[in-house]
Amino acid sequence: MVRTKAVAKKCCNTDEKLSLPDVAWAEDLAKLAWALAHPARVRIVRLLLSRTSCICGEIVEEMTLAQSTVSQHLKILKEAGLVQGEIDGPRVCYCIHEQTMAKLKKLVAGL
Amino acid sequence: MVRTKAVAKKCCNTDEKLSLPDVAWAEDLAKLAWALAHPARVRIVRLLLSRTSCICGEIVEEMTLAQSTVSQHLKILKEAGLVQGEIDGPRVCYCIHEQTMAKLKKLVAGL
DNA sequence: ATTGTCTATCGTCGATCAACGATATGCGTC
DNA sequence: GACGCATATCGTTGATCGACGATAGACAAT
Repeated sequence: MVRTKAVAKKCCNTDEKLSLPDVAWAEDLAKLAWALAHPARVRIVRLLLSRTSCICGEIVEEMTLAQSTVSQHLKILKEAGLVQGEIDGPRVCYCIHEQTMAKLKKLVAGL
Repeated sequence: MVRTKAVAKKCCNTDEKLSLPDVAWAEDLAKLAWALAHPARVRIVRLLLSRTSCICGEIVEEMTLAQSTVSQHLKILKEAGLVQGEIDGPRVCYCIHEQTMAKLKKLVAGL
């Protein structure tokens, strides 16, 4: 539709080079984005943020998923560093790792 | 280590309820996060952002991936709405879909 | 119309995800 | 020490990803 003929216009200008250092940058962001790349995990994060403090197997009740599945998602979030688990007797309290959250926001904002 | 005994303290307070409407919210963010959940895609997005305008098969050269693989990643980014492709004669110029980028930033910032 | 170029799609393969039930582990209580 | 509860891990299954080469499709030029 928007056919442009002859002139190459502004398209595909090679005046800028991709800086290789942001390969690491890309991996950092990808890792964090990956943690949020599932609705269940986003909901867990939001749930944790909505409460002032941590939470435990209550997450399981809020979700419509099996306990083992939720635990798996929590593990992924933990590995990404977005979430922290603190053992409190027989149960485990999770909370957001503020620093990593800040990093995520910074990375996205800096896109 | 950080053993806390008797008192349940602030942990697992049930005073707040998860609002169901943010199920949709979660899916929106998850979809966008998913698009960025791969280093190659992050790099593509950053590449597109670094240039004032769109780009074409140059992306393939910047990446160390096969053309078909890059095309696949571009398709994913397009489906997420993060990227737009405009046919320019024999080639295709890609550019960031600013609106979706803004939405992503807003969603993440609003976490 | 044929050719060459650029991009998208197809088909395949190995790896990983997401989900679950079943089981193991850790901890407090009796 | 045995039991009960909360959580993590294991093992399985089906679905999807990520990568590639090969091929098809669109377009400009000859």
